[in-house]
Amino acid sequence: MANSASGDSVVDRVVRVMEAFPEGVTSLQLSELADRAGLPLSSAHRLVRQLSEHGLLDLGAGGTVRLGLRLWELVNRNSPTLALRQAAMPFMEDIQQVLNQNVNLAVLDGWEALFVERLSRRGSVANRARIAGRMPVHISSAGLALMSHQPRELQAEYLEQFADPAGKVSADVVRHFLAEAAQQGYAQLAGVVDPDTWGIAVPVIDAKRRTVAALGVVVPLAEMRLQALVPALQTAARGIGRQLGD
Amino acid sequence: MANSASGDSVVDRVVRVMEAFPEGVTSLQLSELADRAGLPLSSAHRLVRQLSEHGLLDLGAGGTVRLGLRLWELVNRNSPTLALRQAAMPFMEDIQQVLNQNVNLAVLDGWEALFVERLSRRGSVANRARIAGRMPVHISSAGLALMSHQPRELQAEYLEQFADPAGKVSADVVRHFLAEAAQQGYAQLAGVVDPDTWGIAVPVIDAKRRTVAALGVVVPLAEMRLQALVPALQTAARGIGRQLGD
DNA sequence: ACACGTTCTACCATTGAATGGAAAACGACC
DNA sequence: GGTCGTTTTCCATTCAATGGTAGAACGTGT
Repeated sequence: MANSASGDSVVDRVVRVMEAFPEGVTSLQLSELADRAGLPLSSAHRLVRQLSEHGLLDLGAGGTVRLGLRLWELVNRNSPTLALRQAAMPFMEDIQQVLNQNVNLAVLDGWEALFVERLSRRGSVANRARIAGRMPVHISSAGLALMSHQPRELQAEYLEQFADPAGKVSADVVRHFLAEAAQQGYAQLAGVVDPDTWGIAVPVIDAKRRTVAALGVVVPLAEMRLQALVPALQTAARGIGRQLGD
Repeated sequence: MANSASGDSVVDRVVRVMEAFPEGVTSLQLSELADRAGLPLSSAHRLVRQLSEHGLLDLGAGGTVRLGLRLWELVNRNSPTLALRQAAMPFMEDIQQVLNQNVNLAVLDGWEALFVERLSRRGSVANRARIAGRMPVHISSAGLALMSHQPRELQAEYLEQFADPAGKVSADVVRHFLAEAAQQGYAQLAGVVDPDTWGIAVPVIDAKRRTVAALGVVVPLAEMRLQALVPALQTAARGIGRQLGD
């Protein structure tokens, strides 16, 4: 028994502690946290105390552990998507005003689209919950728009390892979707999340011609009018791209 | 030379690395990061690599370090202010619709108000930059609203240590402001950030009668109409508070 | 009020993981 | 192609991290 019987470094453990919170859960009991992180209670306790001394975690009375305000602050001030979101916001508002639909912005992370910003339809209550949500590439228009504009090798690698857990889609179908999206300049997908909605997304391409994001809308099936939506999205996406120097 | 010549723990160093990014800076050179974090280059390199393997940081080609998408995701999904922001959003939208002013939501952290959510005036471009911004208690209406409703001991402790770096405000003046805010149920402050604007904020009180946030607006001096603003804010703040169970 | 179960906190001898200087690779710019 | 400022790898040294154990603080039911 010495430094880590389990053979993991301190950094590993810090990460495991921070990742131990299930989605949407903001507060955890110390013992449960130790359990979830797979750490001995005393080790978890020590780590949590250290982290909370720096404000990355918040160790309340009675062993209640939360993420620290300081961590939230730090991440929101220096977020890797900060420039993207700032550049995109005005254009997303334009789309929202003109089309009055749910607008969202996603980036590619692994084989998933990660939603980094979102505006709701006017009138409907703003739903922040879905921000920081993920969708597999092959069942989101944003994911398809992003992947269809990635370098050949990455697409090949993606298709190589592709497997649909639900078993409803084959790699060939996805290949077809990607080819179509690449050729058309936009991706569309009907009723995957909600059977009554369409998703349409276009790539956002920065000054260095890299596809850094996807701008999309989700519209009720009844209001689907590609001719109106796609040009608006493409125009906005170009506007965003122009602002992105890197 | 062994574990930390400088006498700090691994956790200390991890925190220093994450905090090394200056406000608004999303990307840092490895050597500069090492410098800012006060770490030997090889140690910084090792830490950054370990953290980036877990996605908390992102170590790009050429030693470019950013915060990781995964960290952003994690914090946004499990943020300690998640429930607060979700509860507040609809009411903040109402305020925005009815008053058409900049609306903001802040919590108390140390002796500062930390802004956790914000909606801009309709028409003006959404300014996300100020989210995660801080203002000292004594020069923000939100800060005064928050502090004026804290327990006696905390207020005493605050006034005890109070010192205005700018030297323009004395502890007695702040005491007066706090008393006034406590009695009136709202705090107002003219032209501190911008000389032509007023800030007005009211406390948000949860089901357990704790003051957990401040809801405020920033209005141009010309449009200042307390009679209209305060009741609207108070109504919204009560609505938010009612949703907060903890 | 008491006893029990649960969860948090503190302690401390043991030891292997963390450390950082030095040198090798890299890349950019004259 | 040589020089300088990086990043990256290597590896012997050693002290910080570890976690079992014990006790304190809750909370809960009887």
